[in-house]
Amino acid sequence: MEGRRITAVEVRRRDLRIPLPEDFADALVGRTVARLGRRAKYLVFELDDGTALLAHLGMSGRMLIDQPKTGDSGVIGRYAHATGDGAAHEHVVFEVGNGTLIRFRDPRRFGLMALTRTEDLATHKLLAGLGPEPTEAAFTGEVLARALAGKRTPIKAALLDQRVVAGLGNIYVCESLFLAGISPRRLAASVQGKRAARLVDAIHRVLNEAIEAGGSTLRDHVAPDGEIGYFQHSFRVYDREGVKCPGCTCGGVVRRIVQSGRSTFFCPTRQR
DNA sequence: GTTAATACCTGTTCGC
DNA sequence: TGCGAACAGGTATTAA
Repeated sequence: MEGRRITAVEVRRRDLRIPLPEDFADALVGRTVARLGRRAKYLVFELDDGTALLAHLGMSGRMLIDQPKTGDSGVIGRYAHATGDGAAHEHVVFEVGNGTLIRFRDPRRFGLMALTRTEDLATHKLLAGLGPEPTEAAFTGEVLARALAGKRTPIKAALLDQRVVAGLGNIYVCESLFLAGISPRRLAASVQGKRAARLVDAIHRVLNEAIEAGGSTLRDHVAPDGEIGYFQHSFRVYDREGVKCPGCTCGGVVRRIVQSGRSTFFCPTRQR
């Protein structure tokens, strides 16, 4: 993607979670992608003129890369629509040279795209205030413990708060708390010291396993083109209500409760 | 200031 | 078979 020039942009609907501006396509066409990065759950495309494109996939969003056999450009109008039944939810299509298309597909439209300046990324309202990246070495037990100190909310809710740690979703929080043996109902402020270190280790392990497996795809997100992740086959507790505490001799059974309107799966015996 | 609840959206699943 | 309700997710907004 880096080094690719954006030769065309087709906006099919602007009313994503944040409406796309009128000049969205004009701001991108002709620009070259200087750097492709990520911050929390956002993809960050830095362009050669100082423009930055932020993209969030929400829960059902995907970026599909489509490399047609023909090598010509100007292909969007000719066959970008002829790509199966998921195309109805392709809200933005980018052409990046040689006829390669990048399709932003998001059936539930929880995703978003936004334009800003590269020098303003750190202070952009979507990125400012985000907590540390859980995959980076700087994310230690001490750092997490400090972020949780004084928080009078369940640890489950605290980990979903992107200001505490950036990039964890409901599934990975459930899995991490299970591995760490920490109850999702425990007061966040009480996760300190060795307990916080154990939780950081668990988060690292869960994320690494998920990345190696190619990510997760929920049962109701499976797309007809078959490009799905496989981490869901490795869920220990998520969506496993009623099964015996996995890989454990505690004798407990996975339970489902609702916290902050979200499902939490955990073993009440193992997780304290 | 902090925490909790709600709205947004739509495909899938479940129960009647 | 067909219908409606419930559910799933992340985050901004509103309420407490």
